[in-house]
Amino acid sequence: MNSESAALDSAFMALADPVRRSIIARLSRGPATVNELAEPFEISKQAVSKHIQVLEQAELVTRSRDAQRRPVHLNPARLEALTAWIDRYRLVREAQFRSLDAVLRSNTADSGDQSSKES
Amino acid sequence: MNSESAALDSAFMALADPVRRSIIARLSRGPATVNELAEPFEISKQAVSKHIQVLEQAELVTRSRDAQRRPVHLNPARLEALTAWIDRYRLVREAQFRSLDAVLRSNTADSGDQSSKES
DNA sequence: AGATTGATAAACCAAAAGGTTGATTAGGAA
DNA sequence: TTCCTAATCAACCTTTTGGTTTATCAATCT
Repeated sequence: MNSESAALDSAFMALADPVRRSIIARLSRGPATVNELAEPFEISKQAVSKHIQVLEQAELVTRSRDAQRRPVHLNPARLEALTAWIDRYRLVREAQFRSLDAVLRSNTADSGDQSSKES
Repeated sequence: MNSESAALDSAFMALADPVRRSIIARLSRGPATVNELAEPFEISKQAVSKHIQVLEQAELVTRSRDAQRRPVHLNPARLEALTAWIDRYRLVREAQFRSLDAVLRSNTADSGDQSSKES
């Protein structure tokens, strides 16, 4: 129960960084080594290594061994856990849309305010 | 291009906290005031107010006004943006699974590298 | 007006995140 | 052995996060 919360903590946190999301994007095209992953970025190789450790601790990636290299692989299962969390609220959101629709059809707005924003 | 990255930064970061995820869960059942949202937690009302500001800056929630109260509402659109990002890799992952299947059937120990794509 | 309620602002603090540089491990090749 | 390459570890620094407490704003009600 609470361990799932910690797993979501680390997974969402891991994705809250453009470098790490970019690493995920790269890995979706196949495994890569730390040096390969570090190449597009201006930060040091050590910094990228830390980012990979963050992703690994969140279990979004796994690692294997090939001589001195430690190739990084995407772990698809964890991404599913995130969509699963978000999907919990998808049905509820659709219900809210239906409620809003009902309100808009049956009633006029009360006070002047910025009721809805679109983006 | 980069503004979407910043939007994903703030949205993923906002969800990387159990209190804020719990607030999202609560709001999926309808709008609530800060006092109502703060009630289940042991932290101060000010701390919850800060959490809501984080969610608001990530545009995961919006606020309206009702006398002294400022009810918080869920903003479904932003959650969709997160699933959209994750879904980018769902198809790729399925392709990887198919590649793996092909490798297992042909039993050739070689890396199935894909052509390059950008995101 | 004054009091009350809901929510925020400001100042501050400890811990964590993200980065650096320098040293070190581990495996393979000369 | 010695050297080279891939990657990590360790120490350190700066900025951000998440929390507190005190004080303040804003709307409503006597």
